[in-house]
Amino acid sequence: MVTRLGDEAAAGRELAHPARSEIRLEQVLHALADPMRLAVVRALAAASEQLACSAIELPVSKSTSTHHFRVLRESGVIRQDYRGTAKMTCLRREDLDARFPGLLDSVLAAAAGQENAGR
Amino acid sequence: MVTRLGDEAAAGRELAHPARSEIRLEQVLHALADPMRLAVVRALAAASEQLACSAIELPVSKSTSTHHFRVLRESGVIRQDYRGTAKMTCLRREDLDARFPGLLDSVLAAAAGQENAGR
DNA sequence: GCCGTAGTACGTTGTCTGTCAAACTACGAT
DNA sequence: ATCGTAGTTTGACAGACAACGTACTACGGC
Repeated sequence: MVTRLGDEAAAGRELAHPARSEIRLEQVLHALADPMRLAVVRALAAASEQLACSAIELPVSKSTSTHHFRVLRESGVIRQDYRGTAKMTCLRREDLDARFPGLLDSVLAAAAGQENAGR
Repeated sequence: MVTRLGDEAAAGRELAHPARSEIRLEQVLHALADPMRLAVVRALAAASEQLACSAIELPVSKSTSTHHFRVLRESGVIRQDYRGTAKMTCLRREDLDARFPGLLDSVLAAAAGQENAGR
């Protein structure tokens, strides 16, 4: 059957992101509460660059990865856009810092501290 | 049938709390991600005193309240102990600040900001 | 001793979440 | 045009979660 394209593609498949003022604290906390997603956020924070999805090794299947990236995007934690065949991902640092000052940094520090200090 | 008591009561029913070093970031974030529990934490932070469970009005049944308080306690966010017929509850500020510096404050500030600023 | 109040435990129900496999779409290179 | 690579979509499934009602336990006062 036909390509079923044309919905909103045309210029290259835009992805929906919440506006800065639409970001909800509960959703951000929920997004960060999953170990897999927290690992993604830590990797993005460490890189401070745009990364392809595939650049972040997750021990799960592709479809599960897609799911986690979607949760992060819809909660406003990351931004994604297509760049050719790859999908580039970056943290929405500015937006998060503006809306919830200090939150992201303290979570990242906490994650790092917890891992190093161990028990 | 018999009282079935005596397990660990005797001195007045102690409750299990995780040690400071046992507190896990993911569990804390998960505990705070629920609107009901976040409201409890905000109330406790505002009071900066011990409160009885019943002093925090939640629009849910008693058993659901018990559930939320247990999640908060088992994740290390609050401390509870019996005082006669009431169960007193307080935030574990020191422990949280020591383990995850700045986290609690930024979450509380974010919650307050989100509520005031609205959309 | 008996009752009321405060909270717990248990069993249930409906929803959400994390995971996967398999089939599919889109883009770039050959 | 064909192929491989990157990621999506769908459907399924098990486990977790929030909420409830009811029955229960514990403590303090009458």
